[in-house]
Amino acid sequence: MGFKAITIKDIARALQLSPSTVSKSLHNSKEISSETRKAVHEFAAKHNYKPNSIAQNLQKGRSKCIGVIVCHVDNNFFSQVINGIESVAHNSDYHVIIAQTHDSSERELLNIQHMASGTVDGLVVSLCPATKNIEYLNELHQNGLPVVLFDRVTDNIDTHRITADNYRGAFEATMHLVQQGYQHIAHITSSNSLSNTAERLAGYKDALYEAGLPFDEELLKFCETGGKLPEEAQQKLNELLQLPDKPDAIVMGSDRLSTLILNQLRKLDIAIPGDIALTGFTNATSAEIFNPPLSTVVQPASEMGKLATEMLIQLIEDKEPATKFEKFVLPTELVIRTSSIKPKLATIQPELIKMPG
Amino acid sequence: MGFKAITIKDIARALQLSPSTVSKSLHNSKEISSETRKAVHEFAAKHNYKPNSIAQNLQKGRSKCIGVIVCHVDNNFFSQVINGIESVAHNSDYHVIIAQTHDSSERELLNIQHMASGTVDGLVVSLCPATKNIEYLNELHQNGLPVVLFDRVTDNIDTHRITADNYRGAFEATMHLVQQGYQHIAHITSSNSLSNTAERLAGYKDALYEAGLPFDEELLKFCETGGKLPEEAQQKLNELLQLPDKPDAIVMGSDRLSTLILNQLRKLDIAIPGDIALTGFTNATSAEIFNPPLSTVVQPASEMGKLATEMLIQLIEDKEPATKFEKFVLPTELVIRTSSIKPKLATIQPELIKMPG
DNA sequence: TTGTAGGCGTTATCAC
DNA sequence: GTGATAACGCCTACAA
Repeated sequence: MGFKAITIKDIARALQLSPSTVSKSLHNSKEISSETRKAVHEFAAKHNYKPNSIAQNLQKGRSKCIGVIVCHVDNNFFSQVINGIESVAHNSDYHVIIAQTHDSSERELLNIQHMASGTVDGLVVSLCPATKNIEYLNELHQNGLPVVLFDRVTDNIDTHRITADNYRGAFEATMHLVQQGYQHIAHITSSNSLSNTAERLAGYKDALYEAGLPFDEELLKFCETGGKLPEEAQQKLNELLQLPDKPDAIVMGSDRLSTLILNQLRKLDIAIPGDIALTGFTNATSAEIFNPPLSTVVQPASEMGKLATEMLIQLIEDKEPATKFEKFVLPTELVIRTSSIKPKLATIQPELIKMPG
Repeated sequence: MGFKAITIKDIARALQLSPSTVSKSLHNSKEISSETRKAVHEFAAKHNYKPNSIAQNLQKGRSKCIGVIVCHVDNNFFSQVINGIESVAHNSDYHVIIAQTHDSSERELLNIQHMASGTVDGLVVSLCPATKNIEYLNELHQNGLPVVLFDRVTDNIDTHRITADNYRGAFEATMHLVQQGYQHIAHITSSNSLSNTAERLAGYKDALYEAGLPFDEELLKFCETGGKLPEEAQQKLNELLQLPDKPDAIVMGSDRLSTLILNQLRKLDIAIPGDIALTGFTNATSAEIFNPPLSTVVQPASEMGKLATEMLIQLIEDKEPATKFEKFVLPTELVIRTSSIKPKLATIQPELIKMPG
């Protein structure tokens, strides 16, 4: 192939001018006579001239491009975050370039290094669960590459962090179940190496504590693959169901697991919330039409993306390197639907209970 | 700010060599003595040298970057497509840069023009419904910018087109409802200016024809905003429900509308499939846990993204400009669940019917 | 084996 | 008012 766009030089040649005169004309420099300027603009418009942004970037030493690192894009939460990122970036005339890690630390490393090599002016990153050593990222950051972490963050890099209030989200979900009268509340969650998993777990534990309920290790299940392997989630659920003292409710700690477990419970013909009540931790927009409608902790995904991008652009465009970084914690929302409401009358089929609202 | 990465010049200076010697060493040119080569590699590794890709791109006249234009990323179908695009691109060492049009033709124009100005080597595009004049895209394409269209395509640009078999998908969904015994089947779909809307409509009509059922104009509803405005969909549904001869089934023609209408039917306490049967046209992975489990036409989203990207990269890397373009139509899959199954016994609550499988 | 020079497209500086 | 020059970082003839 070879897509050849028209350049300043072409215009210069055609109009018998020097490239610099053309450049200045295009930038409406008042050094240039209005006739020349007009001629240049007309010619440029006629031949649909567009400045080559690669050359501009090289010259300016920046790319007007933001890199986004996430595990997957086909996931409610992340695609909503990306939506937020894109909207803010677009308003500030930045491009968004996306790479998926597929939860592999190697791909994470590769993607970040590639992006850092001049491709982007800064990074918005949600870390892999598997990633142990993020020294390379830290080093890039220390060397001046603006980085903002979100969702899956770490304390090992001193930069802005944007997270949902995972603690509060899990706390409220658990407390809600307690208030509904559930006593034996399990927690199925993601890999315990994730920052947000730990926060959600703490919220769950503290709610139990505050309610005077014991924390039972057996009611806590980590899914290392976070739902990538459905069998893992199924097995953890089975372990819970085989306990002599089965749970009467489950607080989910991850997006993908929420739908997975709901599906599995239904396949096992376990009534929700009759046999087991459930709260999800998902941004699925269709939770309302699940069977049963799923109570869920919703993260302010789009806002997280927006804020992360605003902070990043600020870092990029600030003259002096930032030294003070902030930790933003955005409120989650507990949306209560049928799946977590205690049935008042045992004879009514749970599925037939009217939805609130 | 100012993130300064190490350059070839830095290495040259440090090692008392010329930049070209360093460059050749890094490329393992055998012109260079192995000692020098080794020294350069060591120094580069130690200081974490990465070639500046902007400079490389300028020099090579390409960007190793693919532009993707879609209306929204927070949408099952498109995020699955992007997943496919990203996987193929990554394997061929291309970046993916994404822009959303939000169904605005102006943003579409802006994004495409920006991307075409050296930022990307080629485009994967799903067009806006609103877009009337795509001459500018056609011109870019004529000038040699590789473009592959998918999902929402047009005949006005002679290039590769990747679509799902929209006709067959709608045909099968309609025929399935007919076979279940439904006689009065409505069709709620997107803007009729979309290519895939027309194809789905044709499939719906042909199935009716083949089944010997009349096509009733009143049972056909277009939602111009395609579900962006829920009120529009609600109103169209209401119009159907107020007909003297109400439909007993609805074939949905769009992703977002599928969940919207399902939700609305439930809010109106209309039993599915008891009062009205429903087939969706959605890639929602959670359709299985909807209430009721939603029968749906599923598009091979990821495959579409993969194929589009393979074709695009081929166009980009081919020496001579392509002249012969293909129209790929990938098969859809009709997944049958409760929402479209004719209840055998009128006394059984439709929600309690066992799912198949 | 190494170094020099020119160019990719743009822009900023300085000279005319 | 216009043009020449150098630079951004890299690559690659070609020269030494």
